[in-house]
Amino acid sequence: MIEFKNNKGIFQQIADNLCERILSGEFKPGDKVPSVRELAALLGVNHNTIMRTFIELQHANIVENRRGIGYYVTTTAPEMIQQQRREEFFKSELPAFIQQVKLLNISHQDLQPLFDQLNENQNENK
Amino acid sequence: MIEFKNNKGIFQQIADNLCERILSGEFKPGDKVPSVRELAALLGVNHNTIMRTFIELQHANIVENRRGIGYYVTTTAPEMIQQQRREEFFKSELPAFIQQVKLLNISHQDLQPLFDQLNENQNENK
Amino acid sequence: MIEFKNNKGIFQQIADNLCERILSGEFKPGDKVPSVRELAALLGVNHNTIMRTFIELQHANIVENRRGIGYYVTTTAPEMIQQQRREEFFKSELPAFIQQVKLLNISHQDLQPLFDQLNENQNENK
Amino acid sequence: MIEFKNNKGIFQQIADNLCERILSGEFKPGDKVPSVRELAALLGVNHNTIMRTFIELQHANIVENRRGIGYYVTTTAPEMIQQQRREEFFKSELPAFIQQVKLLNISHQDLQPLFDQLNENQNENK
DNA sequence: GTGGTCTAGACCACC
DNA sequence: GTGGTCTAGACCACA
Repeated sequence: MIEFKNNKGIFQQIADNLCERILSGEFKPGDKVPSVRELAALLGVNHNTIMRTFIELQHANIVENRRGIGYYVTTTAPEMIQQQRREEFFKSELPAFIQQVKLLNISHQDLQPLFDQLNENQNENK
Repeated sequence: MIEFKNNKGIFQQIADNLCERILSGEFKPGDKVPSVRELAALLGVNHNTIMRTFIELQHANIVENRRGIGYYVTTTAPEMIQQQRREEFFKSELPAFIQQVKLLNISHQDLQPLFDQLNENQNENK
Repeated sequence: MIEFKNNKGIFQQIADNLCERILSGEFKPGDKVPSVRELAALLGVNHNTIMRTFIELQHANIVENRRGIGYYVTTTAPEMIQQQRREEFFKSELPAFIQQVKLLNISHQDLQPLFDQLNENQNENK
Repeated sequence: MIEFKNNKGIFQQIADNLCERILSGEFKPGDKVPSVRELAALLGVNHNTIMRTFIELQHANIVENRRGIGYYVTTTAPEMIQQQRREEFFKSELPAFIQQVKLLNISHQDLQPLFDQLNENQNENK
């Protein structure tokens, strides 16, 4: 069960939850996700809200629709989710972090653990 | 007026708000801050909650107490607030950021704007 | 069992008692101290009073918290207790002693046993 | 009105209170102090307790008895009180202070303010 | 009027 | 089960 918070749209929160479950492997590429009515009843929200969720996920190439049957996880869903999160990261988290670094006058040395992680990432990609 | 959110303690949010107002210059070092019961009434919370706020701020050397008179902003308050925020940054924000960098497999180049800011900080300190 | 006196807060007396028991070795660094509600029941005080005790001890780096598990004696607890007592000494006991010396017009020679002790302390540190 | 505490005898506390009032000038040398019955009624204690107080004060040459009339403050009372307090100081306060200095491993330099006071005392006596 | 402490009891989140 | 927070209300000391 999801507990809905105030600061984000409910449809967005449901989408995030589905993405989480896809990344965790609960729904694999090719799997059918629960139907609109099913989810609406389970979460106690209007079915239009679920539709909005699926439309967003479809735009992001995370689910695809088979007319009259239901929504299915795309084969590229995990990568698409990852990519979307990267976009979110560059659009909002990174600027916020930079803002903090600026305000607190953080120095190069202070971020050593961050650089260690970056180097690890780079080695993985080799 | 402060809108109390769910994720942080009310007493903490009030403390944060007071720190903000000290940094903004609304309360200057040496100023008396509103009395415990005054704040409690104004914010519609229990006086014990305000006490908890002041105990925390006192431990952080941001306010000091004159018994029977009230709480006063310390001369070092702005620096102490800055210092506390740095601690918070290294204890919580930085690790969360590193976690994201790891999960999203962010590379060195992706963080160019961050490095630009770091270099600016360094130049200011010269 | 602690007998609560009038001049100090109960929460402070409980804190002092715990420090005593840490110094005596009853609670060693890394040990778990009794839970908030256990202590409250044992001492017949409200659990909020024990919480206040632990908040103070935590600020003094004498215990640390593991959420949902309990409070644990820090590895540095004995030194922190010693250090805190020194602070207390300089803040309150020494001024009171000086006040007495002044009122009673005590002379240099009268304090010979004190100087002997000071010299012993100095030799230990060599 | 005196509030009786638990750790000292009541007669002692009454004696301390009378000494305080003599030092403060409320009762001057040669003055008559309130009668046994009067004090007993005022303080709500047994007159034997007051008698015990006066016997102690008489032993200390702070009051003297004129048979059938009452107790009077001696001409030397202030000095005697001062002297008694010095005795108390050397018997109990100084040893306790030395004990603390030992436990906390206080150094010579730490007590600078004390030495300053001692030098002041010495100059007054010149 | 100021702060300070304590209680009783509720409700939450985490494990 | 653990800690953590908040409320309502009482009572105290100090000024």
